[in-house]
Amino acid sequence: MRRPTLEAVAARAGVSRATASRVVNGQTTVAPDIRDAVLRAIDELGYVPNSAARSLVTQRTDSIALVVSEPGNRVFSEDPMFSTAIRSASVELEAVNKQVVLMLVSSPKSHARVERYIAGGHVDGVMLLSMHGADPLPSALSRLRVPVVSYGRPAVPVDIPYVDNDNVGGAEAGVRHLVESGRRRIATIAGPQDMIAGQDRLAGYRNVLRDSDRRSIVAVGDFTRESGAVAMRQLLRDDPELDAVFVANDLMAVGALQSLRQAGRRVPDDVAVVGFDDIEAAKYTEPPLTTLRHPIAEQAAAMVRLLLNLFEGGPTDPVILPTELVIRESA
Amino acid sequence: MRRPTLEAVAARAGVSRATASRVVNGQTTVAPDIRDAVLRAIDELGYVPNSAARSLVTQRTDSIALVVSEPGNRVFSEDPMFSTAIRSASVELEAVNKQVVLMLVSSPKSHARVERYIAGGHVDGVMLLSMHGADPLPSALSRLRVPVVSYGRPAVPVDIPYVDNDNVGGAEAGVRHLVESGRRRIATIAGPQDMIAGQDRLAGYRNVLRDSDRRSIVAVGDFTRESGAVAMRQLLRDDPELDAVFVANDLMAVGALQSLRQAGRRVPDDVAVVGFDDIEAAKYTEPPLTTLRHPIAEQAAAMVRLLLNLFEGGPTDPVILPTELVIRESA
DNA sequence: ATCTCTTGAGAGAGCGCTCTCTTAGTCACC
DNA sequence: GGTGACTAAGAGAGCGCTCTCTCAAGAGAT
Repeated sequence: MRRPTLEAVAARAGVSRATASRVVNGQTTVAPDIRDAVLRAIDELGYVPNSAARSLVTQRTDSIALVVSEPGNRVFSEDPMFSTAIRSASVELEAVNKQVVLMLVSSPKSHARVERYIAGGHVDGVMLLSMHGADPLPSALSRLRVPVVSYGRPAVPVDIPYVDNDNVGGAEAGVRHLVESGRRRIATIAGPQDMIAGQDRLAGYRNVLRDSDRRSIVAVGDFTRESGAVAMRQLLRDDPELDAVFVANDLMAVGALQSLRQAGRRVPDDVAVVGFDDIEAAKYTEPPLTTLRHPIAEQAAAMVRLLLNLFEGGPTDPVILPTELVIRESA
Repeated sequence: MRRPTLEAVAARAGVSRATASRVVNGQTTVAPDIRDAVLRAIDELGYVPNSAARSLVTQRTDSIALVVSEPGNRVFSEDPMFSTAIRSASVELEAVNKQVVLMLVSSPKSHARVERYIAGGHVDGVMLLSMHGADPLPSALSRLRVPVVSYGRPAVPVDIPYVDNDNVGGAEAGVRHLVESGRRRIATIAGPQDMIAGQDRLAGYRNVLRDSDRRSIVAVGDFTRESGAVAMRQLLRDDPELDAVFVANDLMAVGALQSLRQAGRRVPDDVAVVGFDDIEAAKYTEPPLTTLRHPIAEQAAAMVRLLLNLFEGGPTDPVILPTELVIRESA
């Protein structure tokens, strides 16, 4: 007992397969009564078009790959940024009747797998999420002549449309806030320097310090809570007198707050802390975190729009979304 | 300039399409020299099999749908449980060369979409994640005669293999820990009662209280941080004398800790708090959270195995994984 | 030397659909 | 009434692949 085919529908409705196909695809050149007969047959048989057959001839799959180059170290599971972006992209694509195929890339082996999969024509386009600098995927995919867009500016200069937030401007605003509130020794916990977000946020920090004759005090983390805690301890050793720290993401800021607490420093009295991302958890830290909000869902939605533009020939210029300083209690 | 077909490979290697196909699919009945010639042709042309054509004839897609019935209210983005399960399932499936198609269900409209998609033969099987009691999907899918497994026991009695953790036993262990440490007035913040995890964890709480002549004090949340904060405030109003609270998940526990702090209660001195899930953030709360760990990744892996068994005729009995009490500082 | 058996390779049908081409039919207009 | 324009429906090719069936060639048995 297999699934009914278009042939069966046509037979039941007493028309040709071509006409049945026209009805299924919503063409208007079918007489109303015939149309109704076909629809009735579809309903009675519970017909659903076979997608493989359809894409074989149309050369489209209506599926989009969402490739997440995850940094491996549990960031994917912990950083709500990923799920928020995935969710938003998924909802946006759903609205235009496209399906999301999620691919997580971790090992070089899965790299090859992703490439093969995409080369195999499973998907009409690719959305790339958060790759590291050395990620070979952007160039590999653009070589395959598959439509590709990126969430975040690609690290290598490759001609892929992308959406990013204003990392530099956001970091500048955060550090400026610390300067303006009279902090003298402002350290930073930077993100991984093989990621654009890590680089740009550090650049923003440096820009402001340079203009305000303070010296920079830098520790580097990898965007995980744990690395934030470690980096904070190191900063306190390097400069026990520091009175502020700009942390490149909220997850690391949570770790930093814990280290500060353990070191007996009060926040914000002794040390002011500014994070980046404004994840939900930032409202629930002790004290609640001052941080930079950027619209993750909008960014994902803009990325989807970019991809659709790529299909339909619309504008594909890079999109940069603004950040906003959210002042809570930590600074 | 389209992608090379098997025909092209065969022509270049000077063999028939059938032989080329045999090589591509790793059949052994091909002479070594011919085999090499075909492989060379594949390499030179950059041939990748067209998946639509292949599944049209094989009736397989090697894709599995991961359907997440999300509760809508941002839980998906915030609760690391989802990402952890998704990630684990994805890795496990990758190992057996299957692809994950992620489908988020929120509106009733997307319900229909998911059903159509699955009925359309896009996937070979379905994994269901976290559905509410009223979720019509389990029965709808099992009616489609598509292999389905569930992450978490389905709320309706439907014959679907599933993997769950021992919610009742875990809750009992958590509450027993509070009883044994001498707490007298033990409240609970329960999860949504249309979810099995919510029901079972509340049942575990009640089981232990019943056996220890304490009365139960219940507030209900929806597994979000915010709802945990609200529920905690309500509990403090209902019974200002309470000295412990068992919270049905860590996210709500984080909210509860904040409310306790705002109400001037010390944890664990005045009020002991036990959570459930042992998410990464539980280590970083103030104070660190005592909670019940259950192996989310293993649960997802077990679900994948169950699905593969469904394909290959292996055992498909429900799997229940144990929980473990992790004692930190909050209780 | 003939026959059977095995092995390796080709021929070709067909998976379910779309879409172009063709044809039949209707209507309008001179 | 004949011609042309247009509409609605059918015929059939073909998307790229797998897989059964068939066949040729060589090995081994009689």
